[in-house]
Amino acid sequence: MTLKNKPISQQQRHSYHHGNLSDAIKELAIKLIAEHGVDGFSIRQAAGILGVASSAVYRHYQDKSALLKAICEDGFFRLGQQWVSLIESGVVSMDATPQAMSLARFSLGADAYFKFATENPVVFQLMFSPYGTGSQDWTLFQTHSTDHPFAMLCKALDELKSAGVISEKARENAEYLAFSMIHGISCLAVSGVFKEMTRDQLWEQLMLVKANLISGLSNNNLQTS
Amino acid sequence: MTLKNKPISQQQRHSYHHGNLSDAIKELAIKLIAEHGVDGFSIRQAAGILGVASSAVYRHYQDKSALLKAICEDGFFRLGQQWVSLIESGVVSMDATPQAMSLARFSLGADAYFKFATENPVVFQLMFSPYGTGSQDWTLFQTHSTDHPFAMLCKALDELKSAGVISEKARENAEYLAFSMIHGISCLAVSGVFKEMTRDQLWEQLMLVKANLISGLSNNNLQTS
DNA sequence: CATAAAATGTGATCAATGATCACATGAATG
DNA sequence: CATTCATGTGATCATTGATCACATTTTATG
Repeated sequence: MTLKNKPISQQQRHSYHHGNLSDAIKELAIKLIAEHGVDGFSIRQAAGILGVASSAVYRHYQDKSALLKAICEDGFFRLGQQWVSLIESGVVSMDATPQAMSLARFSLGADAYFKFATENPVVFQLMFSPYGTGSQDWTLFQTHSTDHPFAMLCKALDELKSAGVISEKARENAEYLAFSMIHGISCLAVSGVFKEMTRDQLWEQLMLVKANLISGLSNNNLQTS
Repeated sequence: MTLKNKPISQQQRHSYHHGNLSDAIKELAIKLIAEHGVDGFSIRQAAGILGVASSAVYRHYQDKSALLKAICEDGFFRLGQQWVSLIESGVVSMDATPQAMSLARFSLGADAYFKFATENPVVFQLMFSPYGTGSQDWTLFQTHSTDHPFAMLCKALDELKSAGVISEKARENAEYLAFSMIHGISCLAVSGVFKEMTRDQLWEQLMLVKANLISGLSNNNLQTS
């Protein structure tokens, strides 16, 4: 369904060369994993659907886990992109105070994280799952370009400090505090815990988390407030 | 290593009947998954190590995913147990105020959750991973007995409200707020993000989360404080 | 433009795996 | 002791991941 909208993979035309197998297989993998789980996903089956021999896939990815890893890398990249774009597109009123600005930017960043997770549940879960090696490859998260989400979170917290919303003391180690909260609510949203909730109720939970985080950071550490 | 301490599986003695294959395979699976990942875990290999035909495993578990699910169920059960036992063993000073008591009990519960995650990283990740069906089986978490962790969290929050630490308004929806924070920090601890930290630094992060959560819950909603 | 080189896809093939089956063995029960 | 049920065996099958020599297409080069 999602696949048909994006004409990256010309599934019908059947020449010897597929044309974009590298991307098409990633797209299809996400779709199939959503249906049958990671274990249920088979390279052979996916290749069959794309009308291609399974061995062709190995021209693009050394391994099944390499394919999954590539999907994760795409995920981190897109997450970073959306974080930036949401922040840049969202801050409109230039007459706002620095406090309000930094708060808004922080809030929008968290929104981007949450939005990505809920809109790409399979990829998000894959990004933070031990899919092949037995432990997450957090280097994907840590060592990415300066656009990687964690660096952005730190930057947003720095802005909050500069604007005087949170104290210097509160700023220390706040990145892990903030990250665990944003990541935690995103995890729950992606899982089935909130399945009874409407989309609005879901976002309200995120608002609660953000409010609680900021409230704790600013109050608990004796700042202007 | 962990296996040899628990003599549940008598690996050396080789009679026709293993004696405790059902438990032994679960134990071994956790060990092997830690080494080679979920994908790298094979029932045949595990059975071979236990000196048993692979088909014997299917007498106890219908499926590979059934085995993994059983491991998760054990995990939820043990997590609930440890939550209770840590709370019951930890509250010693009976002359404490109700406020202090409820805070301590909440804190100990969070500690139990965090402790379980860090001491059983493989199981914890499995518990919250799509291991077979493509989406987590949160029914394991929701519909368990009254001893299940989420119910305990709600109970701890109720106590905080009764003791006047948090307001009635703050109590609303606080379970998901609190859970996402405790779960979030546990996720990060289990993953590789904190790998540079010592054990003490790790627990300090948890303290920050707990303090921020309580601070936010009590301050942000105009209560006695 | 022709042709070499690089990229991409094919089909056959191998070992390993998940799963099932009829059958074997042991333990428990009466 | 005999029966019954739980548990383990070995053979077997389809599927999968992965590799290989070979085929085809695209791209670069003279």
